[in-house]
Amino acid sequence: MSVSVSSRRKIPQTALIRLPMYLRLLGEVTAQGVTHISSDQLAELAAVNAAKVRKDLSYLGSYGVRGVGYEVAFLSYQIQRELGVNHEWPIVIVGAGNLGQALANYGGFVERGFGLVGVFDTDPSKIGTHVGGICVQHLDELSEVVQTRGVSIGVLATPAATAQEAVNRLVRAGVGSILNFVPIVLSVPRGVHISKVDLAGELQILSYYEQQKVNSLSHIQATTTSSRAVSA
Amino acid sequence: MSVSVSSRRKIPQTALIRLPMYLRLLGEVTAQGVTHISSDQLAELAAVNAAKVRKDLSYLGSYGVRGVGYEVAFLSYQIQRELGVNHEWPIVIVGAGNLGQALANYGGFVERGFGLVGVFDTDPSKIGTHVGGICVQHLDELSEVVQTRGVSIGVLATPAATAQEAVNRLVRAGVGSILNFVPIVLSVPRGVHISKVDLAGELQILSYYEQQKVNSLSHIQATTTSSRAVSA
DNA sequence: AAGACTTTGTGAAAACCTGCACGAGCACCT
DNA sequence: AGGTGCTCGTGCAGGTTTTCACAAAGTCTT
Repeated sequence: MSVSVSSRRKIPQTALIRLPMYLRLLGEVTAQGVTHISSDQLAELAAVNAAKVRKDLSYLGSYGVRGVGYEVAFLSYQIQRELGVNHEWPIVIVGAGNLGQALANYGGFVERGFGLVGVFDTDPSKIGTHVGGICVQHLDELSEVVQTRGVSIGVLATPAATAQEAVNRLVRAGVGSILNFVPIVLSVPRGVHISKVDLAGELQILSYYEQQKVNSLSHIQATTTSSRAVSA
Repeated sequence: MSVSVSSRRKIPQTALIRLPMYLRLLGEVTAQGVTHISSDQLAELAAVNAAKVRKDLSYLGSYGVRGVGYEVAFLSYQIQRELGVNHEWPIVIVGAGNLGQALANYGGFVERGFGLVGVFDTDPSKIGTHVGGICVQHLDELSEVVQTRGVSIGVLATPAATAQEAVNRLVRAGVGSILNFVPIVLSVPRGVHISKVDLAGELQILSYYEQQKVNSLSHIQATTTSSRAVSA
């Protein structure tokens, strides 16, 4: 009774993150004519541990067959269903600057089932221009578009100064999940999900690793050329 | 002796990810004239637990003062030094399609210390065009630019089909860290760091949460309107 | 100078995630 | 049918991350 048709368990965040990758890989092997795949093979493609693959997939249910593996088409369908990507989701983009325009033109969204139904900005010089096949509208129109098109996912790509206000409008309009490209911490009511992508932050993390390499090199040099400074 | 000037401890991945955020917040409060900040205040701004903030910062060293908090300017400097962002890093972008162009034009990179010194593609119609103030060059020129400009960080934004080959070239040219926007699993030699950003994947994760909401609503409806179907 | 107050840094507990190892189930061969 | 071989699903151990809680160390007031 308590086990309904869908989502019998809560999927851990860490496993959830890997599902889109598995789904993409399954699509690839399908294109190559593969009909069945083992956790070992999928793990190899995903560059992760095979036990992890099995555990991740077990959160969806027992869809594998012992001694055989997983049927690619069936597993794909189950992941799609769990992710909710077995049907198209309309999305809106708020902010038609550099990043907003690029995202609007980015084919990867449509390709994976996210149809752009609106691009919004407050800058009069941007309104009326076309990006990604969509006419940029004033932010005041957001609420109507969200409601008539049934939008529940929004992409935020405004300047930092106006981001929180834009989020407030998205939430008020009825959007329940937001993909945030603006490097600030947003506040949203309970129940609204935010996924953050900090592009410069990612580079800063990489820069840490590069700096480490530089440091360890100079450290080796220091210890080999002037070992006299070493105490005890 | 083993404790050199920099990076006395290895910073855990999870803590590392939060450092760019702290750094940005510290910059913001500095602009507001704040000179000292407590872990409680920083935690509030970052929307995380205060103990986590203190532990994260403790990996850098003991830079706080009990009863007082952290000196913003000093802490900023220490985080910058640890991340290696106290000096500018030259970066290159491979792939001048939609996403590559957008990233080239994106001001957020320069703003945080990453100077674009090259954009590369193999498409003859793109070569010679200007994006982000840079003239697009043929991928064959990559190695020379990387070496003469001392580039160690590359951004990958090619089509999926050519991404692995582009990575091979980046690595051969001497790039040590790669920010990957292409939704495929790359293989790189040991020591090369890869950070992945899967834009459509992020939306798919959000779609999961939205689907959950839909499911739980229909579940409530199902259990209230047709409880006859319930067994036992 | 002493006591009250604040806030750090960190040990320890709790929560969470990963990877191993193996029982269980299925296919195929003889 | 029984044996062999493969692969899933998962209990468990080990590791990592988060959170709590508090001693230590500072400021401020009187």
